[in-house]
Amino acid sequence: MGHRCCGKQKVKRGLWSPEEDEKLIKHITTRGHGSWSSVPKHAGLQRCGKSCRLRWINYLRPELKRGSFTPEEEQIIIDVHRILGNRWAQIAKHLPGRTDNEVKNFWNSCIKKKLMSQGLDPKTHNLISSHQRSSNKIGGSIRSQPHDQQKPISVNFTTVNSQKKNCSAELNSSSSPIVTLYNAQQPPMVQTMATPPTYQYHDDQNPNAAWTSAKDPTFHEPSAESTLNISSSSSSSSMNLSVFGLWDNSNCLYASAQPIEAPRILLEGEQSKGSEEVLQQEKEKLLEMEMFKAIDQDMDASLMESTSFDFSFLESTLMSTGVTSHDLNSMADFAWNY
DNA sequence: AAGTGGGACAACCGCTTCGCC
DNA sequence: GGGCGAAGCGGTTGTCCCACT
Repeated sequence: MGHRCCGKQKVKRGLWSPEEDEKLIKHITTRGHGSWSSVPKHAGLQRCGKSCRLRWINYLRPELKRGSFTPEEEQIIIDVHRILGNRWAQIAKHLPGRTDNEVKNFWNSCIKKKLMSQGLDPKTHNLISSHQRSSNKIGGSIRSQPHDQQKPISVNFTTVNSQKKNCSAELNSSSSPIVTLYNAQQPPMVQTMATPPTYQYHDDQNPNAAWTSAKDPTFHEPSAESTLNISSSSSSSSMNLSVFGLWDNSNCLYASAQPIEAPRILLEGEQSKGSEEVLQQEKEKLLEMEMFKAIDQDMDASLMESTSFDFSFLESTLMSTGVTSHDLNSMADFAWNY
């Protein structure tokens, strides 16, 4: 039987034997893989090159980390997945020693179920509607919300003011309680940070515990240094977002303080031409460039304190530079979805 | 002990992207 | 710019193992 990917006869399929692994390792460590299509021939394997590549990448590479995922890794996967969706290769880049296949399998077999058990849609990370919940088997600390679109925030309270290294997932087996937070103050539009948002929280491991209101523990008053500096006369109209605390509302995820190329603010006359498309592209660019850096870096508590995204200022600035309300919605979407 | 269902993980398939000519 | 092969990627399927009946 031939192999569809290469059309060659006598190509073995299925699980790899230890002998095959040994041949592949020996070949690649001594000669490198070069062109994968030539590897089977040179290594003396009856496999197609694609299969060899996959076996090496997913299983045989020496730098691979074996064993189960740590709570920290799990949290990273959840955080990045919220931003990027099912882009497993991108997610895996933030987990040294893990492969996209591994991340994907872990998501499908474990994290997905945990999120669903918390009443969260694993695709959107949003609260599953009551109708959807009723048709799924979901465990119990979900509370109906005043705004359907409100974004639920699952947070391990011990992580709120701590470094990333302490931000563990511990979705089901945590020694510290997981609480599910809901923004009780703002609809999911532009959220100005002039006043601290409040949340209602509930100890998921204590069904008898009352729902409690609290200010967002991640909130910081805007500082003078955190004002947004936009040169509206600049033809590139790029702005330095280094002062932004790009705020991930699950685990105090902040972007780095390094200067970055920010989304372009459209100037008058520009907005009619595919403005949403441009914004979307810039949004993706920004996320690719910076959001993931932030995940990989240890988060500096002092940085957290000095940064907060001043959306009211941004709003007024956008208005003054000719951005339409349509564009603003995009920015609001940007702010709340990431 | 045998059958079965489900979870975890490995591997495959097909499409897209990239690089070269 | 188009064609082609290689590599990359995400969805899906296959296989193994184990708990349960």
